[in-house]
Amino acid sequence: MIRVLVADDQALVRGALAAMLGLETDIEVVAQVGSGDEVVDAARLHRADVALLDVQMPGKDGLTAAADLRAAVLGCRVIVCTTFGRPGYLARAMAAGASGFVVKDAPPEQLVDAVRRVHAGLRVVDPVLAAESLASGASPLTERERDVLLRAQDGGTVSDLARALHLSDGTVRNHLSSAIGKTGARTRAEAVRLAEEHGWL
Amino acid sequence: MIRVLVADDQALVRGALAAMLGLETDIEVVAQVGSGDEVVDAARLHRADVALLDVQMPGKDGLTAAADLRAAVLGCRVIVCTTFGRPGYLARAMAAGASGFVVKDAPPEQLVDAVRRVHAGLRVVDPVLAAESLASGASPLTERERDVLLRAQDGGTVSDLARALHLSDGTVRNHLSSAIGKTGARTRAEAVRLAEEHGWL
DNA sequence: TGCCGGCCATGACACCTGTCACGCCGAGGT
DNA sequence: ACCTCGGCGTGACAGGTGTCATGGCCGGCA
Repeated sequence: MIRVLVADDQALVRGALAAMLGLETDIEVVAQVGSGDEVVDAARLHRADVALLDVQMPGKDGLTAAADLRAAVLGCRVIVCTTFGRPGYLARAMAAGASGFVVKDAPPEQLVDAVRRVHAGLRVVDPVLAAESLASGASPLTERERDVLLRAQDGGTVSDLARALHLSDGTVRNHLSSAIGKTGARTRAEAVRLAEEHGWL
Repeated sequence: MIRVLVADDQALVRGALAAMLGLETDIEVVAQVGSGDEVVDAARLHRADVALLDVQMPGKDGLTAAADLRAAVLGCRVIVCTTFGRPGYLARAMAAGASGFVVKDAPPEQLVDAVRRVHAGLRVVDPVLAAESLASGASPLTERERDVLLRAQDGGTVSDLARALHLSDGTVRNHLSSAIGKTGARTRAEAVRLAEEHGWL
């Protein structure tokens, strides 16, 4: 029996995924959690073989939870399962030590298949996404540019961002300008959108 | 047996939901579709009693699909199931003739419960969300203001929006200004965000 | 009929933004 | 020691943006 941990913030899909996996004769869902902070404890407590982690979760991020899990619980493999096939997500998931990456658009059989393969020690990655990830490349943004874009997401003015980040207005505008240039955007809002789509935030 | 149709664009959660509902002895999933355009045909073909519709789907919107379904297939009740508990979604879903509204944060039992209740002719609505919906009220935006905000989502300049909507630059700015005022925002981007969160787009 | 509200447009004004040039500092690499 | 790169800051400038007043057009409503 493959012991699986399911982590997803939406209770409904979490339960549904668990129900679907539970239908397989060789798979047993031993734990379900709704936040990234509970992942490590639950995995250790229930001795999970495979952890299925969503990216967007309250508390700890799914990607950082993956890294923590790899460090804390040896022998527990990780599949990152996300709504958005952002190239950057894949890269960060692999860097965090994940063994698999599944998009929620994928057919259901692909997930159970991924669970089995990952449990067998293989890596499972959507080839289309892998190509995109390589094409898109790593994030060109510096840490500060990323911070500024993150803050800019909710639509405040430059002064708002400057106050929030304890920076000068001019500095913020410089970072924004450089981020706009690097993303190939023509507006701050467009830069935010593009960076988000690439998974650079 | 309650004959259920499941419509969701993400194949994985669609399959998972179907698997979960299929576990119930009195529920049978007779059809699964991944776009709003297939809903009406599938519901008629498989004589569904209850249709479970996601809001965001390719092709036809889940909410408009609900309206079409009510008009085309008598006796088929609708549950709208969405990731985001936007007040405006609830209002539009009810206006479209939906009998139930379930958020994906809700516990799994709530969904199967909703299916049974709706099939029995009852209405199922999250009370918290209903209160929010009443508090937030209907959209204060005019049709044009909504259009402009919709186009403004991808972060173009005023001139871009003007060209796309075949309007004058000044007119676009007027609509934006008025939308900013009505949403209580201080920036175009903030107005977009707020309107989105209220479900006014 | 008159009135009101939405839609479109113009023009003007103050302010915000995006860009550029320039400088200072500290960390890391050769 | 030198150079490079990222972070931080200033100042200035052109162009974009948000606001307001004003006006015309149309459809609905008392």
